[in-house]
Amino acid sequence: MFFNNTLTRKKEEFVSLNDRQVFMYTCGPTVYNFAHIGNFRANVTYDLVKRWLKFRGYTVKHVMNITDVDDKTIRDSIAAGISLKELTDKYTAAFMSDCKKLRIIAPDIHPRATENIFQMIRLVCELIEKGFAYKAADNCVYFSISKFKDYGKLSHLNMKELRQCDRVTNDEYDKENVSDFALWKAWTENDGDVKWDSPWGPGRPGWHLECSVMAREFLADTIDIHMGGEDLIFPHHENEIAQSEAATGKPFVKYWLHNAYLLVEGKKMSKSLGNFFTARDIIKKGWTGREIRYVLLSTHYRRQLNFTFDGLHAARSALQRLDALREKLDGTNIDGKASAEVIEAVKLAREKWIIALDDDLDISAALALLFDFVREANRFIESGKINKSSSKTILSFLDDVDEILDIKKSAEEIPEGIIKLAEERTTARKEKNWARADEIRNILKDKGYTIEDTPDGSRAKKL
RNA sequence: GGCGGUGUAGCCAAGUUGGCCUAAGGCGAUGGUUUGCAAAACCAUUAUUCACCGGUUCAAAUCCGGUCGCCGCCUCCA
Repeated sequence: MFFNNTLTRKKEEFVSLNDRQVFMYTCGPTVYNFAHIGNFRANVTYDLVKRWLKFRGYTVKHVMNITDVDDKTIRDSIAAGISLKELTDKYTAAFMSDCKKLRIIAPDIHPRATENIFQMIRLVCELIEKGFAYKAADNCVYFSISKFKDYGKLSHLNMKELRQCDRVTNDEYDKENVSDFALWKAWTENDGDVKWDSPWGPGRPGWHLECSVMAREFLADTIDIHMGGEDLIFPHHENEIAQSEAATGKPFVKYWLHNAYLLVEGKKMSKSLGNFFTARDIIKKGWTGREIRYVLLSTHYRRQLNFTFDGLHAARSALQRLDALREKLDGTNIDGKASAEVIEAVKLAREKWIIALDDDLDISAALALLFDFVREANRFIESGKINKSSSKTILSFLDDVDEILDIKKSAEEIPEGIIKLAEERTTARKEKNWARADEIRNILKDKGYTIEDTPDGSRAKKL
């Protein structure tokens, strides 16, 4: 299995640190609002990596932080006149519910920043003791990047050559070096009642700190995989490395994986362009979680993804083709002759599937082979080469594929009355009572269902 | 200015350590099969061409030089 490692900028074979156990940490959401589809691209990517590792026989322990204290959560809770906890609890729950809709497997542990303040203070103390951090005149504690000689190794940025842009030079902090970052931020009036006591006075932790602390606390000093969006490479992940490695003296992460950003309708997603969407916005427009999941999944994670409504339409059609094959294989009219050809085709597809995903999650190759296989299977069905047993073999392959993609149609709840009408149509058609059959079709259409006539009878499907 | 990505059919998107590429796969479109009529489904067809110009080579989407376009990061945005 190979992953493209941001740290080395190379595709490397994955070798876990502890036999079959993989420690994986992913950067979670800041819970001040509903998460947007860009956030979910990242989470779908985490999900894909995790599922593939599990499929390949690893046990994965996955930790993802919930950032429930920062400038934005504080700002918005004050604006809404509610407590920080009230605000962040609401959006944490919303995030998890959205993830579930997109069929993202929940992390094993999702620690909240505010529940690990003590450990964060302890790490800051450790960094001060070891000479990597200092308290400034503004009562904030900063990490001194000049003390950490590997600083910049992940982002490959040369700090001396960084452009001195306005927001840096206008900085009002009392830092020794403009690039030093806050480990602990002293309380100000803007923070309202959000503060914790510390050896440096009341305040709150810096954002970067929580990931270093939680990865160490819930996983280990050195972990296998750390993931996040490409925008986090610098400064967030660079700073995590600095904090963690300065404290432990050990490498923090073996494989850094980053997903690319997404565009919406070809443009960067922004509220002013009107192309800013949360997952629930899209669900409200009538798209399902699995359709969104498929769109987010179907472009390789390191490539920029253009999220469009055309893409959602394409996803819907493609998924329906997959559904249709399953339905046919499950149907009672599968009654062909046994054929070694079929078994061979499944075997080949399975091999290609593993080769594709082992290669840095090459989803394009994986989906191409899947649809090649779908066409092949359809031809087998048409030519009567599939019997009950080979049909099971195919379905079991499709199930294995779905262990990773998780795009299978969920059983839809068709109301009793609708089923009755569909059955009535079946009878009417048997009796060649076309008038009644057409009438029922129209009734169902008004109720939002379409009719599919199969050899097994008429079936109602939600429009 | 620094670092990185990218430009392939109507749309999305593989392929970029050169040669089964006379370029995967998906959507769409068109034709056919099927159907009481439909719908759905299935099958088939759909880029002599890979942003543009020039070069290297027996051979280039793939290498080299140049030009143009788009996108991201450069201190708290996945």
